[in-house]
Amino acid sequence: MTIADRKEREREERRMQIISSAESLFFQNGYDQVSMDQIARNAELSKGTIFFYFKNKEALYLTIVLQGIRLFHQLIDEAVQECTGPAINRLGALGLCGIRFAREYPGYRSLILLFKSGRFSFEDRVTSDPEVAEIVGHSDAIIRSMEEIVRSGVEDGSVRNDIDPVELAIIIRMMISCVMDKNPEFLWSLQRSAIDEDLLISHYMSLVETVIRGPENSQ
Amino acid sequence: MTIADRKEREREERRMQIISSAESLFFQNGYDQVSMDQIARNAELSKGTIFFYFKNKEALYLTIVLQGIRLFHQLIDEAVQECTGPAINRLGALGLCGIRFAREYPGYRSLILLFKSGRFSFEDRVTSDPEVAEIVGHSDAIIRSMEEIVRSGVEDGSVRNDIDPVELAIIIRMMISCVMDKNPEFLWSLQRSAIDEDLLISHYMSLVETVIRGPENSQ
Amino acid sequence: MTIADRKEREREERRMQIISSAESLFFQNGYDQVSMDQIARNAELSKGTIFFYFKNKEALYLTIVLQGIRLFHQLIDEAVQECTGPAINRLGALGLCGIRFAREYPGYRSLILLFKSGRFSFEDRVTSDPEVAEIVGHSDAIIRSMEEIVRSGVEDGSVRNDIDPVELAIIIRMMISCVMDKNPEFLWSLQRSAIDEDLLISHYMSLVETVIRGPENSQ
Amino acid sequence: MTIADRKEREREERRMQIISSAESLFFQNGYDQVSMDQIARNAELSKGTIFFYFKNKEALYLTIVLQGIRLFHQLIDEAVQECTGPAINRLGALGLCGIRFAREYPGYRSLILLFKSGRFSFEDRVTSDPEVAEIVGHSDAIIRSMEEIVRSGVEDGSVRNDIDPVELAIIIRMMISCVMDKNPEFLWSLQRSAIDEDLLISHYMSLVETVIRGPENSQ
DNA sequence: AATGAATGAGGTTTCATTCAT
DNA sequence: CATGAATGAAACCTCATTCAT
Repeated sequence: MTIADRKEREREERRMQIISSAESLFFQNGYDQVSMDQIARNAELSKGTIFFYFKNKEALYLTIVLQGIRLFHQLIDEAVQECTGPAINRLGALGLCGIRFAREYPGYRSLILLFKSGRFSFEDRVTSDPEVAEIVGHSDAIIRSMEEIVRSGVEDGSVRNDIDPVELAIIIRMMISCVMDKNPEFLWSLQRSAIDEDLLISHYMSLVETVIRGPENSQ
Repeated sequence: MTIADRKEREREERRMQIISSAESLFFQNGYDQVSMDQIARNAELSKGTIFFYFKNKEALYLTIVLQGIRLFHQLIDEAVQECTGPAINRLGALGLCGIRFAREYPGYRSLILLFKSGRFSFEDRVTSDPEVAEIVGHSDAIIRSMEEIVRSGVEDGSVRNDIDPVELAIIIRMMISCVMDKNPEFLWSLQRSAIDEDLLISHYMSLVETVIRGPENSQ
Repeated sequence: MTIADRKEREREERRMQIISSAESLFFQNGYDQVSMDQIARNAELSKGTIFFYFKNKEALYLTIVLQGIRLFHQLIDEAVQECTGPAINRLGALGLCGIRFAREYPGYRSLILLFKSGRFSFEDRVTSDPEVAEIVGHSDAIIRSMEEIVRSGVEDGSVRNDIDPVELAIIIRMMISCVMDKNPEFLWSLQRSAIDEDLLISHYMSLVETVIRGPENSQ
Repeated sequence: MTIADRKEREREERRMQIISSAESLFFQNGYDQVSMDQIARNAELSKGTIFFYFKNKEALYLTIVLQGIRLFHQLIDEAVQECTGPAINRLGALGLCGIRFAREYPGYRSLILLFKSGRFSFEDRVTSDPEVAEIVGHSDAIIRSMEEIVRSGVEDGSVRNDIDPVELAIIIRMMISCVMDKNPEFLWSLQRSAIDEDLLISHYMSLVETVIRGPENSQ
């Protein structure tokens, strides 16, 4: 089946070609500001071909978001698994991982936020569309994984036990997400005050750790 | 000059008619998903009239953002001024105010975020366009006001003094903004875990307070 | 009737205000590139007022063209009447007058050319619309006056008699009109060759004079 | 590659279809008075198709102007090259050629005049836009060619030598251009006087020839 | 007389999508 | 499979003109 194999391989290559072309454009200009024409030109393919591989602009977008969230999930899993010691260390690793992801892949971050913003109406398709389902699934898995870690943290004593683990997980995620979403205004503030971003983040994270440990464990 | 007055009033009414028409559409569908045609139809006016009152779709948008941020600033000022006791109380009031704003006016919140997202290029017009200038001005004023409160908190002992006030102000803003930005995913988590949003937020805020007080002042 | 007089005077002033406002804009940007809005703003009057005084943009335009051609005709008449000596002198004066008009009032010149270009369809209105009629009348009068001069030039021997006077008048008008219409390309040529415009024109006119005199009279 | 050839041919046909559709409309009503809608309808294509082939109304216009001036240049070159005898004959041929062009292609003539009128701002694009560059190039080439002919005419004695060749070239071009630009008024004069246009032009041209020859060579 | 708000047709342009080849 | 020409709806915006006051 060498011929079929090659065809298959070529097809996959075309797909990736399109995806990476769209990615770079979406990353730079944002979903709405990119036309299928630009994507086609950037991929050195015809517009028809784009529509052969992706039935929609939206489908292409979804594929990219899926790719992004897969990567995000994988990075988190790796970071968590590499972690030893008390559970709180894993929470720290997870947080850092999120922040690093947002910094290293700001494009993915934005597209994922767009997905969650309600700009499209994906709620109805969570069950019907497998791609949407997987995206939501990854998101879910990450949250559940956090809950799990919090629970074991409570057990090993590294995480406070005076707050419901599920609630605490949500709180932690919120505290981390705001570092990930630092907007232009935030960057302005830094510039104006001549504060180093990395230093600020590390201060921030240690404050979050204090919160996670709880009043008794602090110190 | 009753006649001129009435004209003036009518003109203002039309303006508001247009603005509120655009607002409701922007709030529901987002800036890019709303056309001037829809706005006109929704306002029961002709397209020409819309362009008579606002030279641009962008100008209309800016007016709404300005309205939103004016409201935000005013609410914050009121909340802060009504506050008595140590400075930290004012920070708490400010935080709650932000959260309430985001909950009560999610549409304004989104449009303001869009403004800050760099989707338009307003940087060049901060000085030339008075509307842009005012928007940025409000944002600035709020941040500086926070810094001020932090400083007086350090003085009256209600705020920790082991972190640079400016940095602490930024950190507080970050911690609050993530409550304001709670996205659909966040709401999902709550629903799934049957956690009460209000309760969560109040827990969250008290944790933030702990952070602000610092290790020595806690409890 | 002082009140009525004043009113009448004011009305006339308003008219002139509008006309001169429109003139300067038409002169600078061309008929199609100027909007009634601009004219109103430039005249410091409301758009409604403009339409009160002129039922149309076209009507306003016609009034200006009429003003221009009246001036042109008058200048020519004066120049011709001031002339003494043989008839050919009057032809020279007339030509110089046209060239001076085109140089001093290039705006009028352009608007008059637009009128003659067929951009509007005034042919049908030559009899019905008195303004159109007068414009065409002035044009006609100038031509006939040229024919008349040529005829008397033939009589006094200053103009060649081997060409039908009417034909010669047309020819002279053509030769002069091309100096009046000097287009950008022409100006480029001058610049490129560092030729003085005035000198060129005076050379040109003396050549035209040679033509008018005819082979026998040359010298 | 018959298939690719046919596609190419079809594409070219469509282009020509659009161009000729636009041409006839521009010729009849003038650039500003023609909408892309009309062009599309006239070409029996959708508006989108027009914009697929020409990114702009202006681009479409430029293409037509280019076509016109190419034709003009070519006709002139042919006429000049076919000419034998003294250089002045070539000037005559060139002049006749210009007059014939203006009579046979009055639409092109008008569009070219519009180009030179400064209605658009092409000065900035003379170097950057190849189409603008070529248009200007043809114009230039024609003028230089006239200068060249005048110079050789001076050498072979068929052209007067008492006027600077460059200046004389400009003068000749002016004298010819006014025959080309004969406006409605001119045509009226002819009609009124029952003068035959062709006869007039031939008289005119022989007068111009007299001018070119100079006082000594005349007759 | 003067105003200026309101209109709506019409302008150019963009773009996701389809489809014959 | 891949192409790219063709589409047409819809976007933003302009402008001459009208009309109630």
